[in-house]
Amino acid sequence: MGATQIREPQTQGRRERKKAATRKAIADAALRLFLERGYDNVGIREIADAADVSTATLFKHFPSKEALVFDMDTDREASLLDAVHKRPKEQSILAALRDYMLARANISQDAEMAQFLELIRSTPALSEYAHRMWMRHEGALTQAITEASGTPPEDPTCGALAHFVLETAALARASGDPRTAVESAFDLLEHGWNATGSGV
Amino acid sequence: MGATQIREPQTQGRRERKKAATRKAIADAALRLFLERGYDNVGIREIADAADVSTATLFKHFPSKEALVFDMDTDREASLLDAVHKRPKEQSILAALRDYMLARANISQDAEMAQFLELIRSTPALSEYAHRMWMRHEGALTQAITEASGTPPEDPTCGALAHFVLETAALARASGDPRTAVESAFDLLEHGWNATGSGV
DNA sequence: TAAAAAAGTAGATCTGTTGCACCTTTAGAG
DNA sequence: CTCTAAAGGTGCAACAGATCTACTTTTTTA
Repeated sequence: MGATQIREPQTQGRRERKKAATRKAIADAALRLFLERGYDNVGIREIADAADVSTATLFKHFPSKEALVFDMDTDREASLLDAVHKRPKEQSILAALRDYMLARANISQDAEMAQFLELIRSTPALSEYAHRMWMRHEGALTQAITEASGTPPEDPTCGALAHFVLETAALARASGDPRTAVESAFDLLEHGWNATGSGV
Repeated sequence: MGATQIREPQTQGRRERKKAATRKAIADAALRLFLERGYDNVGIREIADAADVSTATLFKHFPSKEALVFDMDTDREASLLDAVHKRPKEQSILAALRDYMLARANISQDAEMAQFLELIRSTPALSEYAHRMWMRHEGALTQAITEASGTPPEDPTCGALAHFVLETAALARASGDPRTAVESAFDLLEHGWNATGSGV
């Protein structure tokens, strides 16, 4: 660990490293304070102070207070589309999406993750923001389903299906038993209400 | 008309009439200004001034700026539930709800109504608020469907169906052709994706 | 007719967010 | 290696929606 060290090929310049550090300092301070005292009881100015930056800087890194909480997971969209495109040959689109949504509903294992999810669940502003972000993938999923199923692009059915599939996340969140909620929703989407026995 | 007039049985006291008048003055001023200059270009203080009240009074009548626009239609929920409960004997629940949603998608006829809807459509804050209000009926619709279909209350399928049915409003709004969008969505809910021909 | 309850007011204040003018650090061209 | 332009950051004022406080007026009702 001497003084001089061979400069390995750096992933980024000093500038970008510092920028990332600032960003992380802000997000970390925000999350810590939110978990300690609750989202609504922490002000922007406090977070900026705790991270030792100005509020102007804070808002250059994050577009809103809600965004402070969602600093990760840049490519959920890619994994969602992969679920459709890279599914096993014999698996149907809906079966693949069902598996994907079920897997999503299961990540509450980790203790840290659990309190993070609880923060979101118990803060309406954060739940709504998360849902809005999630629904942004509607267009991309519609396209993926359209292609994978060979449906003509002007048929609105794929758009409806994509919308409903993404909305199962809301059903899971609202339900006491997310797993069963997702299963029922997908059963409904696959076979239709007319197949549920109650012919009404 | 003369000076003295027999006091007919009044629907409400002077107090409540005045209160209603104030409320109407605020809502009218707000809507007029919003239509003239756009939702985001009109401030709360301006509206209060135009209605000749204080901002404190304004917020005693309406909980938020968005709420100023939605001053009518207190019982959309009742008509929604009626669509299920009072449907013709031989009509299925989903057929009744389909008709209801199709009727909803058609009210753009009136010229005044049209610019009102255009105001909402072109203002994200208002679209989201409207959608949130609309989705508040999810619980009630779930219950109505559960009862009308005789499904056991713990089965989450009815909740999923109610959610999806209400969400067809979002699909209609987003689509260039609301009628067709609603039809496709309901076809999907009735018969399932597996019945759409593409067995994928 | 007195007192309780409701509606309204002015104005300060809080909170998220933006704009402005300015300074400091870094990257890159010459 | 230096000079410059751009990017990151700052401090502060300001804005808009929303809330709070203390106070006045009006209406109801006992």
